Amino acid sequence: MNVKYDFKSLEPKWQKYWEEKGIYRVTERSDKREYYCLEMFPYPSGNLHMGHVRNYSIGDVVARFKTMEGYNVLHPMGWDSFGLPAENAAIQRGVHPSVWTKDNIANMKRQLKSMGISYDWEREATTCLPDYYKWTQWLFLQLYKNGLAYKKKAAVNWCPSCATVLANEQVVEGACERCGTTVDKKDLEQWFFKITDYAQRLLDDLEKLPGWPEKVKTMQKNWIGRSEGVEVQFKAAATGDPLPVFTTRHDTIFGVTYMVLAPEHPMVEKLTAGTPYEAEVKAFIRKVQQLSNVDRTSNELEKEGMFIGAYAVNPMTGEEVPIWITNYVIMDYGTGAVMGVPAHDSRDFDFAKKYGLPIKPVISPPGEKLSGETMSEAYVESGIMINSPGFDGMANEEAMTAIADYMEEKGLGKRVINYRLRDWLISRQRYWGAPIPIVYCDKCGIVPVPDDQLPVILPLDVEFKPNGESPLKTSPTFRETACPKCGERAERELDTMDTFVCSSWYFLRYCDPKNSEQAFAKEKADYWMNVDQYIGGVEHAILHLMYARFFVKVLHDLGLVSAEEPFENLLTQGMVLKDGSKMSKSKGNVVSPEDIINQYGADTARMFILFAAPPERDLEWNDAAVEGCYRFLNRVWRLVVSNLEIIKKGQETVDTGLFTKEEKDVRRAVHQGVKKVTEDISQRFNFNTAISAIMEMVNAMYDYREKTAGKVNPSVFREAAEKLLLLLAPFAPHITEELWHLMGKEGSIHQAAWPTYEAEALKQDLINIVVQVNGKVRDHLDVAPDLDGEGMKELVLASAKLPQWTGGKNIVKIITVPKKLVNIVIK
RNA sequence: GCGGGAGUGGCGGAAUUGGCAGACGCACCAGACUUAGGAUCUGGCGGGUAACCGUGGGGGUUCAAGUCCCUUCUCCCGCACCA
Repeated sequence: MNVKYDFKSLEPKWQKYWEEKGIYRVTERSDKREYYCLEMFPYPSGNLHMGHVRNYSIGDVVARFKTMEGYNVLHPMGWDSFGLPAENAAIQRGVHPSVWTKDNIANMKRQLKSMGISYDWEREATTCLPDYYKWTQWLFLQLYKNGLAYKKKAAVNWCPSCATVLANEQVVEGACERCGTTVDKKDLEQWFFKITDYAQRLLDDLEKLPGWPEKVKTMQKNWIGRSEGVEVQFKAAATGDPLPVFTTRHDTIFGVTYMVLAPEHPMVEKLTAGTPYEAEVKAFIRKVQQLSNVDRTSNELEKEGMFIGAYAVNPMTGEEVPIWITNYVIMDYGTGAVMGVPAHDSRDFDFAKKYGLPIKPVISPPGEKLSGETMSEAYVESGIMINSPGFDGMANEEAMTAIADYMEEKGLGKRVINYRLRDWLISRQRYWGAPIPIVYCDKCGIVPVPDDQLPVILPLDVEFKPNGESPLKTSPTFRETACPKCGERAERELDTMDTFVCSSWYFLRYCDPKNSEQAFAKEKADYWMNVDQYIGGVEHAILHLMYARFFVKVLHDLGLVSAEEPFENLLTQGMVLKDGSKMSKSKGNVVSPEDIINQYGADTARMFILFAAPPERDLEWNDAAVEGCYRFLNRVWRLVVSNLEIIKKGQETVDTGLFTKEEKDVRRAVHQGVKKVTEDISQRFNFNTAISAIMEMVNAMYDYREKTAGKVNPSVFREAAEKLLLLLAPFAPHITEELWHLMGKEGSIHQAAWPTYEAEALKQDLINIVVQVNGKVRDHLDVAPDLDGEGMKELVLASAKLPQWTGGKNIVKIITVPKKLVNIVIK
């Protein structure tokens, strides 16, 4: 028999078979343990790229492996299908976003299917379809009704190119995360989700996620940015107006020599109105505000400021200090006011030096004396309190508590916790998103759309013009509506939701995707959640992963789901590189998955991408190595196909009685392989070493065939071939299915049980140990596997080779490690 | 500046608990089969003639170090006036 490995015909054949038999469809069932394997759903840009191939190949191995292990595995896929690119396509090519998106989904779905991934397509979720966004809107209303969604006017990040606002998280180094355009500030009425209410829980519960990479948890911790301090009640000297400052270094309160306000601070205007400083202060504020956000937050920026002619009273000392405004204090953190302690803060030090403000040390390094005149940098370490009446001589850490206690007692300040995390701005002035289900009525004000009027359908009769205006404003049918409360003429909210809202709950919809009565049934969500394994790019470490955590906590609090965290284990995959850098059109180094699948087949593509590097690490694309994986699959093919008759002759069970040495060797390799592959997949997700173990198995089988001149033991060979195909099945699902059936097996290999190994088959008659002299390898010995240390020592001392090893020198001692080595220490 | 990760053959990578460094694959070299080979098979493949030397550099602990400790360099990623 000499059939060629024809992936071109057999891959589609089995894909069709799987689909027809529905072998990847799952339902809740009590007789099996559940496992939820999830890969981040893609934005339907039109074509799969290698990053997707990697993501979904990893997920498919996990899903198939867990299925074979006997779990009831949920493995769904869907589309994060709202977003700006669809609108840009509409402007550039005159295609409606809905058409463009639908076509892209169709194409990418076809590509995904050609990869042979084990998705339950019956559970497909598409965020831009009304049956999905109806529930996104419903969830918005749940937040609204519980005080977690609110509207406020705020200085928000505005991307002039995308013509929309952005969440803080979407601004990277002062530029739009998507298009790189410098972001402006704009005062707008916008919708926010109160994620800050959950700041502490989002922080605390990171502890409950041991299955997440430290790196991601650290990034979230930093983003939440908890800091403990004291809000100290300074007052304006002239008017008595309160000027609270937030500080984490209240131990330095006696070292305050000035106060700084953010230029936007509301007190600035009040304190300067009608004074000789007014005009100059206004000019300064204008200058600062003209700076783009990038410049304003840049480290390079020279600290600049000016005295505003007013003074503040330090509540601890009664002392009056000058009030300045500066470009290095920002309004939206703390109170927008900072106490200046140049002796112990490097920023304040620079500022004081530049403007000749006094420097007063209040913490002294042990055994040293600081003087404001001679200091060349701020002293930020710990030390002993000085110049701080009532607290002198204390360690500054001790004074932290003492001063905070004192201030609380005297009503001069109170302990507060500040977070860097801001509320999540979810309004987008764009068309292609889920409409915010709110109506504005002149009489009734802000009115939520009642549940029975959901979904608020995104209208199709809109115009796309390259002027940045939201096309939704042009819909003749959308804007005007009747107030749900009073029935009078009212207007709909024209903003749509940030797409991150849609992706914050899609994993719940997968649990119950066709439900038309609810977003999802609680029992179903509770059956599947949490996601046991979540896989995706590290670029979502903050945005998506934090929003999804927030959503699940809110839904938990509303009693809609039991889970408190969405993702039990998180795997962040590395990037796919070509010639050392990320694949991109502009660099012209893109390798198309479709081309690779056409040339080598999906199995080869999957094998390569899993073999070339461990999943978390970046992966360098290498055409020659792809060829190598293709050769390997051909080798597997020939090994099975050319021995089909023998394999079929073999018995279901092997007679473990009397094996030849060759039979023992090949069985050991096979069972060893089962052990290694099982461990590599389940304990470490090291698919690269799992595949190399399978390669070693194949090499051992070829070796066996050669050593026996083709006269192999049919039962042994059959056992080996079966285990080989079962181990390979999660990686290369098509070729293994074909060979499985050629071997005469009934049913899909993907519904077969994961292979087991026999401890007995792993045993060796003799094992090879190393003889070292002073740690250097000198010889090898074959010994019985159960030889203990004492026995090894005797063996070495009795050996005729001993003088050769030691060169006649004195033996100081002999170290033995059973099954491993003997080390003779000589002098 | 702060936080995290990584440096191993020509290349991707292995070494899981301190125990033979370089598994597996790619590339390369030689041979076999062949009209032919970009197919397949066999063998070789860190450096050095060798003793030996080799996991970014230097030091240390240990019978034994890629692995532990100290120190230093380089690269990548994230955060960055957060008071």
